[in-house]
Amino acid sequence: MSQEKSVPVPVLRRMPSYLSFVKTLQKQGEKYVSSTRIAEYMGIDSTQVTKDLSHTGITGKTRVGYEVDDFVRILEEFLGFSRTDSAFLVGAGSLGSALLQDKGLSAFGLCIEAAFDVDKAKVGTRVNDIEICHIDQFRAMAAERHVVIGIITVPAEHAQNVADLMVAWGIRAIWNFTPARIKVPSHIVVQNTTIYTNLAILFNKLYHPDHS
Amino acid sequence: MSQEKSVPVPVLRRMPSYLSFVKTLQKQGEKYVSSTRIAEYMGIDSTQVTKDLSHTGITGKTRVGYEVDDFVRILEEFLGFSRTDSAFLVGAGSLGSALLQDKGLSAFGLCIEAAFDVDKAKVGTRVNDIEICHIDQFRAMAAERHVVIGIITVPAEHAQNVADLMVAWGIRAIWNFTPARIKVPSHIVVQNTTIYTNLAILFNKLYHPDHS
DNA sequence: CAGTGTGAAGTTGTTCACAGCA
DNA sequence: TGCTGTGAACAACTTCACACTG
Repeated sequence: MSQEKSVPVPVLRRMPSYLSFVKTLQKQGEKYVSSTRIAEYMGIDSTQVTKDLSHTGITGKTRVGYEVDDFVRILEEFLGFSRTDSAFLVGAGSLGSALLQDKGLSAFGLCIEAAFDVDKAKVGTRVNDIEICHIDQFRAMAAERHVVIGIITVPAEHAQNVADLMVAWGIRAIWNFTPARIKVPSHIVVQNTTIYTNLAILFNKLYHPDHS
Repeated sequence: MSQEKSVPVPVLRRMPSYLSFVKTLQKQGEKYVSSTRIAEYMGIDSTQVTKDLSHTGITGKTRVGYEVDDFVRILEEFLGFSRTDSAFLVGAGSLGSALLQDKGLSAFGLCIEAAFDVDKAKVGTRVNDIEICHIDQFRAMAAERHVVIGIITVPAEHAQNVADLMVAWGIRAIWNFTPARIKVPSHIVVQNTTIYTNLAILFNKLYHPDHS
């Protein structure tokens, strides 16, 4: 059942939490984990967990569950966290700096090689040992390094310009943290991530509660 | 059609982008926007846009579209961005600091009143004019201010402790930025936001492309 | 016509029911 | 009995089709 057809996005959204949970069990020295237990932790149905896991090809022992070490290894592999991809980040503002400082990203297979900004005051400084360069250097630096992912953390109104620059150089995927939607050729992978959407969902649950 | 029943989450995810787009049109002085145009910008079906908007109760003129000013006002109201809620943030690490520095949050109706941390070195300092206090002060400060939302940006292994503290005080909603799932009473609203899930989705699109 | 608005059809994702196993 | 794994029933979301309007 190793995945051939595309994995539903809702499934991919849940998997990192499964992994996070099982990793804590691993640290506590546990050997096995059942879908029932993961489901309880997540507050969802246990069959959903097994269905989700079937996409990864992991196979569990009946009556005991999944082996914790296998689980971690297979999920990290499946989610792409075990390989390491290089990335460039454009926009070293507060969010950009936070990403540069975040130790977690490298653990999840993303290595930010360099950052770019237009602000001359920032150029030349380092954040978490990552050099901040002027945006004009982007093309030259991109050409000499093997980088597949571009991260956009500039203000929304400049997102398209930055995206165009990345596409022109030949990046394969863009992680866009602005609320603006960018237009790129169809072979480029785009992932939009905006925390404000989560704020909207939170407000909705808080102020328009459904009758359940 | 002003909304009575619960709004689907996928709809809420799209709306902030609609709003962002129409606001840029507003700045450019445009008077009307059609669902077709929004759909084109988003890369989705135009009927989906009109269906989504029907939840808000906004009404458009046939043949011309929606009035831009109305659109912005109604969507901000609907998404809860026009009112302002107070929040406390716990965990002034890199992500926490980025949120404290983010000017966008106040524009979207969230005012972070104070931040908390265990690190004595940070206590007493200010980020973006927001005071960082020791976590032991949380109860006392929470009691004297009217705060409904708690933001968790601590390492995953402490998320549950912080959540318990917030619940004990009487917070109504928790915005959890850790990959850990927290257990809280059912009347508490929880919104989980982890950027790593987006990374997993991006990797999947990049390395397990579907056949479309 | 180019647009809104909506019920019906189609698709996708979730939950149920049960077979199989140790 | 407690758990995996899967086909079938169900619910949620999206797309289609079309009535309507200036």
